[in-house]
Amino acid sequence: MSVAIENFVKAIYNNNIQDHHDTKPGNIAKKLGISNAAATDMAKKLASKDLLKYEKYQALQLTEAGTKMALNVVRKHRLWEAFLFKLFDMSLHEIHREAELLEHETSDFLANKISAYLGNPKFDPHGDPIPNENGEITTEDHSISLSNAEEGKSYIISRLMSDDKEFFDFCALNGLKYGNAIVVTKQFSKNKMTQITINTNTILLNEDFTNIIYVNEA
Amino acid sequence: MSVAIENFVKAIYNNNIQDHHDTKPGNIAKKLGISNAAATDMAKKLASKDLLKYEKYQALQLTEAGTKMALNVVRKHRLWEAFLFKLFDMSLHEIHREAELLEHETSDFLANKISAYLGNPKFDPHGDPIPNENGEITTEDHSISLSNAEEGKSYIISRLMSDDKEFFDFCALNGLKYGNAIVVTKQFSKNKMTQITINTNTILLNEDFTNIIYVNEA
DNA sequence: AATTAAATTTAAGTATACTTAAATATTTTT
DNA sequence: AAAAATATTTAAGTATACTTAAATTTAATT
Repeated sequence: MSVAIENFVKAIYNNNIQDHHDTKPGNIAKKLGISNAAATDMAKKLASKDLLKYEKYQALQLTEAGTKMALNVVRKHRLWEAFLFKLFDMSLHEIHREAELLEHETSDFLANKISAYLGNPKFDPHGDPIPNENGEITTEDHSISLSNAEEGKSYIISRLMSDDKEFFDFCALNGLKYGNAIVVTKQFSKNKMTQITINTNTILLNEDFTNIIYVNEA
Repeated sequence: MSVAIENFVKAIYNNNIQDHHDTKPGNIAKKLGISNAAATDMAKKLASKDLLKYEKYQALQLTEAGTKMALNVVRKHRLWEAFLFKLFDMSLHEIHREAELLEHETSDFLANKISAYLGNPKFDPHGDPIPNENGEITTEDHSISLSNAEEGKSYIISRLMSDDKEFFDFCALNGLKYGNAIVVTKQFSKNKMTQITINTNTILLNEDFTNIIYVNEA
């Protein structure tokens, strides 16, 4: 299957499973930087290959085969991120950028070698779970977004769900890192802002950030 | 530049520099598994991009820009081979197969990381020189093919120039490995066969093999 | 040197993955 | 509920990288 197809099913997977958006061609088009028309065309094509269900004007839904393909690509992406992060001195943004390319040219054979070398890790450096060889995510995720965290409680950062350089730069600058401890000192629910404390520093985060930073209770 | 273009200039480079063949579209077509017509089309296209010189019915010649592109791809290929060989338990054939895909999706940035991690090696596991960041091969190569080796002399294997699984299987089985010592016990020049001794074993090699096994005097 | 064989080139056509522009349907707003 | 805004789809067209078949040129053989 082509890079275009792999990226298409991956985008649907991420949109559906991760972002819980409603997955119409337009959303995918925006994510992939292609026209809506191209996304509709591709959706029809993939429906004919039984990778997704397509009905005019309705949301796209991956079939079992489509989900499996998406998870296979996601697995390779996250394994590369974990591998590059461990071996080289690369930032979260850099590992994402490289993984985005390598994921499509990685055989299952090589992916398994990388996984074994790393001791079959369950999470990548963003805290995202790494599917196993069969495309299964066995780790249960009880983490919640910072926007839903409770005032006064302590948490451990479990996921940084983004691919934006500026966000990662901000995180690096402020010690927002997978595994680090924070305290939610105030929830400004009306303004959708969250105040947290990390290493004696107090930071006020807006909705854009609290929606993509996930945490577990400490 | 596309994968097709990168593979095209790489094929010319290997044919020209390594195999010393006369590089007409047909040779390249055979290497790449495409039709002669496709190779002619591509040659014209790359000429318009100043990557090579094309004149009807004449041999193709890479320009400086074309050579640089080829060496950049070759660098990434050989770095991946060295890297995968060192880190994972993979055969010469397997590292070649994976490098063939990864080479096109590897940024210069990542190539430099891999190179630095390995201590900027000068050779890959086949004994092929790894071009530096500027596309230069600075190591002088005085090695000769086994077909030109002298009877009675001792040699060290310096290059195994192939991408054929069967050849590598044969090499692995018989201890023919980069860096290993051999003795040329007999040259059957009429039949273009060479007899060598390696680890007390005596092997008779035909022309196909003696042309792609390179050695240095011990 | 003429004939034959082989390689190269041209021409016409295909699949993939896009594009823009126009038509149509859906959603949102009033 | 109608109008306006937004999204989706259809239609037509493009670039890339191929294909096969026929024409042409070069190289090899006799």
